[in-house]
Amino acid sequence: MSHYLEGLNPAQYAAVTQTEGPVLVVAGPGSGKTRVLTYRIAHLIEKGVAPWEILSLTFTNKAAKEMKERIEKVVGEKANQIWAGTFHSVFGKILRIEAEKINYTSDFTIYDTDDSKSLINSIVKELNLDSTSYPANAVLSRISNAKSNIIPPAKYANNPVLLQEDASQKRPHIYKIYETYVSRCRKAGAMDFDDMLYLLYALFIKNEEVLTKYRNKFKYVLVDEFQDTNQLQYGIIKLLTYYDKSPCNICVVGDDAQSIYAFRGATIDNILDYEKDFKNRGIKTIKLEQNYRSTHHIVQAANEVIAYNSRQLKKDIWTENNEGTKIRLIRTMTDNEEGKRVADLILEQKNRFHLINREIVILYRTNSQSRVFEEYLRHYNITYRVFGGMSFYHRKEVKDLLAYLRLVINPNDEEALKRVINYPKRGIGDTTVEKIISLATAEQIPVWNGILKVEVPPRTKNLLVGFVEMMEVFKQKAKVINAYEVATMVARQSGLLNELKADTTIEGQGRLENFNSLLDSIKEYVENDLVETDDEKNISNYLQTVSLYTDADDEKNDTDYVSLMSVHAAKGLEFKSVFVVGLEEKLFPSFMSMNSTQELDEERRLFYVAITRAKQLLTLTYSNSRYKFGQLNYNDPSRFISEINESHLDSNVNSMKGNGTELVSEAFGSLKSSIKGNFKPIRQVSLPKIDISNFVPSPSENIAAGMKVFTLEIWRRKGVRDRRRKR
DNA sequence: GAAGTGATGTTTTTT
DNA sequence: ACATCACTTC
Repeated sequence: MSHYLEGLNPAQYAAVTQTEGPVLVVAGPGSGKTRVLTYRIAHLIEKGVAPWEILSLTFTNKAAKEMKERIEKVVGEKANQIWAGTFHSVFGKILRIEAEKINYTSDFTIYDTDDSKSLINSIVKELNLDSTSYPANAVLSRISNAKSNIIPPAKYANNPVLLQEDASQKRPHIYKIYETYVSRCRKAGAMDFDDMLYLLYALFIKNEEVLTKYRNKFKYVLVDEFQDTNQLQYGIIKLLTYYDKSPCNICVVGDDAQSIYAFRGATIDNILDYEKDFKNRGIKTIKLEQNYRSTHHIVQAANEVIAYNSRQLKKDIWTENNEGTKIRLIRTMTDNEEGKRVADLILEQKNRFHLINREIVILYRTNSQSRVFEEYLRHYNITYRVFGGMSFYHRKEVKDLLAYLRLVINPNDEEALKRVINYPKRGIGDTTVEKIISLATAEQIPVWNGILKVEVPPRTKNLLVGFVEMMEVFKQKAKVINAYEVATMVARQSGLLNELKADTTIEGQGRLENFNSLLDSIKEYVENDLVETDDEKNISNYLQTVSLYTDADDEKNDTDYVSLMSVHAAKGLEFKSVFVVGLEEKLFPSFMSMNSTQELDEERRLFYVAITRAKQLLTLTYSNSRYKFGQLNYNDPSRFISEINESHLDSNVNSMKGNGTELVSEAFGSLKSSIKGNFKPIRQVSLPKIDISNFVPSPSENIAAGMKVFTLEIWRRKGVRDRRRKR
């Protein structure tokens, strides 16, 4: 039976088979963590634990899906019955079941960040506060932090420390906004991301019966990426597993060195607390220290960098892998040139090392950096995919249709109403909408009912009646037809589709395409085998699922693309070749995080995560100058580069271009003084004359002596030359 | 109420 | 650079 136990090293074996009692697995990068987690679950099932008694929590849908697939390979179909998913999706599922116990319906809406911000803006306005001193971002992050630290509005309003902090930021009324925000969400039948954790926690505290039910249900609990959990998440986990006479079968896996969400309330204290909290239950700590992923140069560089951090669990990451190639350090004059160099290098690596696009990733600190790389990858006709940033589900055209659907099932959904009542334009203006919302808020009725109750001129009244009548048809139909049918009906009859079709600009066509692919994806959802019953195919269930989607979750297996993503998004992934770009002071580390050692340590951990994604090739780039807010800035190279021992670095190889053969030491010399005069950024616009992007490398074992091989040198000699043109 | 203009903030990271 | 938002004008 135990074939899956073979080939595990002693630490991994212990982590898989120590199924009883609390376990902490400290897992370094590339130490086979996912393997351990999946085998552990497989092992439990082999031992006779029912799959539905296992709760496995991860951070991303992608990780959850991957784990399920891997477990399925070992234990088969049963894997589908495991309660495995992200904190939000699993907790959302429980909240839907228990909804009426917290005065919600199981159809509750999930507000995304845009909805939350929009609501905050409305509230700031209603409270007659100055909108410039209360930016939605800042307010939301205060509210989010409060929730993550289990501080409800009433406590917030009485907390002198928080109030003092707000006062010193010249935002003394945040407590008031917080209070209003919470009551408005509740009234709208909506939860934001934090509520999905907070409300479950509150329910468990308040309702012992419910808590007991889930304590008994989940006999084995596993948590991945534990270093990124916040107080709330740990609180819920503890409620579920730590109680009188509980078996405490909980296993958390994490790496303090990879904690990168402190800004969001995650705290590595959770790992330390966990060891303390479960000490009297016989906690076992297992360290996975052997790295199977990366070459020696990369592992060593990572160790050297992270050593600069002060507070960390003691561990010693090592590898048996070979030395590998040195880490390549590339300096460019402009951010634009950085884009070109990286694209050039990608071409080179594809050819020289026979890499496919999927094995290559470009990692950056901020999503806005993706643009230049996209530009050059497009020039070279290299297929790429940008993760995060303006994700598919955040696009206006997508959100518009979803808002209609939300309003169809939840008449209280204020944010959805605001979005659709006058889009496409039907002559219902802001004043009218404001009247409706304030009426509904004052009288404590659903916004939907406010539409017909509000006092407006007859002309407006007619328009409102027209809107309500249209929506009523949708509502009635939604009860009998599936999500896809409703969506297509709404698309046509609301005028959304016509509005998009009327726009013949390039962007307009793109929007129409997005809109259609949303419809396609709803169709896919309805036709999916896992969604069987009619009930599951309805709009309400679709919306619950889609609200927690991010575009990293749309697996496009058939295409071979180079990935572009933020370092945060790369957590848990690995690639043969990794480019970490924009390694400059004030960018990475971010200027927002340079005020304290703690913040800098987090940036360093982020850098650690970035470089440990690489299996074989690691390229670091930085640029002397870069546009920020439309202004040209000069930054020094990131301190993190200098934290890597020079013996692992290679800045002297420039096979694509003859210029800039600088040594590392030189790179840290007088950078600024080397820039003189008024340099205009140069933009390369020419396309290579031979398209080698679709070049399919032959397996290297097929290459024999005497064969004629296609090399970059040949390609270049054929006369591909860059023409330079001023911007 | 719509459309156009100018000012202002925004860019850290995500479920 | 870009988007959003407040303000003006029609």
